[in-house]
Amino acid sequence: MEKQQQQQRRELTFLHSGDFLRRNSDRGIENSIDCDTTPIKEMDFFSRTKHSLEQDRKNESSTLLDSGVNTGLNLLTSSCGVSKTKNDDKSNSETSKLQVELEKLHDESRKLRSMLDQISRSYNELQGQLVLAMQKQAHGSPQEQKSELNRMSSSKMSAQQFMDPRPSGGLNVNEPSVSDERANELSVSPANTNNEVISKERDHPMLQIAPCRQVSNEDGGDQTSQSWGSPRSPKVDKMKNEEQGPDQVPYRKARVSVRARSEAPLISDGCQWRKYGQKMAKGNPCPRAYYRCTMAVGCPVRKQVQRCAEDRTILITTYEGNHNHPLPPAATAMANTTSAAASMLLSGSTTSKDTLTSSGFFHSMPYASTMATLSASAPFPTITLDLTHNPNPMQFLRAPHQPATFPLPLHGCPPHLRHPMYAPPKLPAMPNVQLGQRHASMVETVTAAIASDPNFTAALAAAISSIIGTPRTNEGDNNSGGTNTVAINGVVGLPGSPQLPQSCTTFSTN
DNA sequence: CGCGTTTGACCAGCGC
DNA sequence: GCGCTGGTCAAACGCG
Repeated sequence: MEKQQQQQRRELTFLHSGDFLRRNSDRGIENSIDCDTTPIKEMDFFSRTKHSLEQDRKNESSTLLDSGVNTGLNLLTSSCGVSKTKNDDKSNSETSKLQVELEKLHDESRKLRSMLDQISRSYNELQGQLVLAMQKQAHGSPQEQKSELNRMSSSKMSAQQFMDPRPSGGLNVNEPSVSDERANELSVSPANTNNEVISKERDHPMLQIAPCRQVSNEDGGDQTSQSWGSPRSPKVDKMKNEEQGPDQVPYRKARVSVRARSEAPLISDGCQWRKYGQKMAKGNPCPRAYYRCTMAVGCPVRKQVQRCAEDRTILITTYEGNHNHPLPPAATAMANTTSAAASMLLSGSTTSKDTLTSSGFFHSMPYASTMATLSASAPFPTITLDLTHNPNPMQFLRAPHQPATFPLPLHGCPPHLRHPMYAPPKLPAMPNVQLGQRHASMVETVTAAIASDPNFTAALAAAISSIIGTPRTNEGDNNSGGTNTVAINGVVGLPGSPQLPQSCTTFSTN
């Protein structure tokens, strides 16, 4: 356990240092010769591939050759009357077969390396475009900003596509009004040039973050199906999981939860909701209300609203599902932004929650404010955005151009939304915005914060990477039953995904 | 009268 | 198998 924590801290440090990209991209060129000098003992797949394969080949060859002097074998062959030369031929042919096989593996590892290199380059390009765009935005006219915003949102789309485990194109097919717009954006997106590469990468088993099945047809196409815990849904999900076959990761839904101080019984998030139930939840004197989106017939998005038991001024809103309809402007920004966070969570959700929630993982972080939590507790992984805490203001005093530390698309998300670093006087420190005040800018603020805080993204990335890098274990081994939460410094998400089966909507206050 | 809310019943999953 | 809990349904009700 302690060892695991140490390993995770190392990973975090490594990711945070920005070495991740550099090393991987360098490795593609230099064939990873410097592994001995590495201060951090991270797993170097390709390095191992090269060196170990050769080593393995030698070992195997020697083993095979040694097999020729295996006394037991010799005794047997002599006693059976089989000639030794025949046996040697056999082992020789086996050796050559193995060598051929090793050659193939070698080629494969080379291909993988080049693919990784390509991804790294694409990511770097994208990041460069982001920085440029943000700089332009900081100095540009409103119109320029707007066009930049469009451009950036298309970049973000690319990023989302990269993250989005579902087949590309699936999401908008049933949503003409939005898809057309997005298609246009994509067509002019500079980042779109990466899409082809990205989609190719996604096909690769190593790079497939979460090969979730495209279930969201039910969001757009089959609108009658229920999401999130409907009495029918478990069966449906189960059936679908069975259909996926053993290779496919079971589909899981992510939730995005928002904690905010509000006297109002409900936060208005730009969508229309209809209450369909209310229930007393265990351990909370306040009832939990259930709402579903009524902006479109059959929209599968639901939300739960409940007051915090400890502090009843805190309103907890939990979203799940994708809108299958265009969102009003007030709802789109946050929806897009948070879909990234939620999809990232989904991507990581395919692996053990134990890894995600290893205690103390993020506690080594020097920033204390808990702005967001990842909760992988069953049945759904949840990202919680806590807008009730004071953030550490130092978070926003760091250099804006810190190198990205992990090639995850969260970086690609919403820098167009007035990065705090570029417009400091206008913006509050962070989501410490009191509800009811300047809620129009809050969406932007939160969004910008998500994008701007490299520490948060690094932390989240590290969390996800640790999940992805860890084989799935039996769920509930270490954290059975409890709420497993990892504190992350920064903000993750708000509900929001017009595309992904996990979250939705924007967030503002009444 | 139409629409949204309320509320008790029902169902499924899960733990013991 | 039973009870608990979370989530949803749908009839009853209220309001404009």
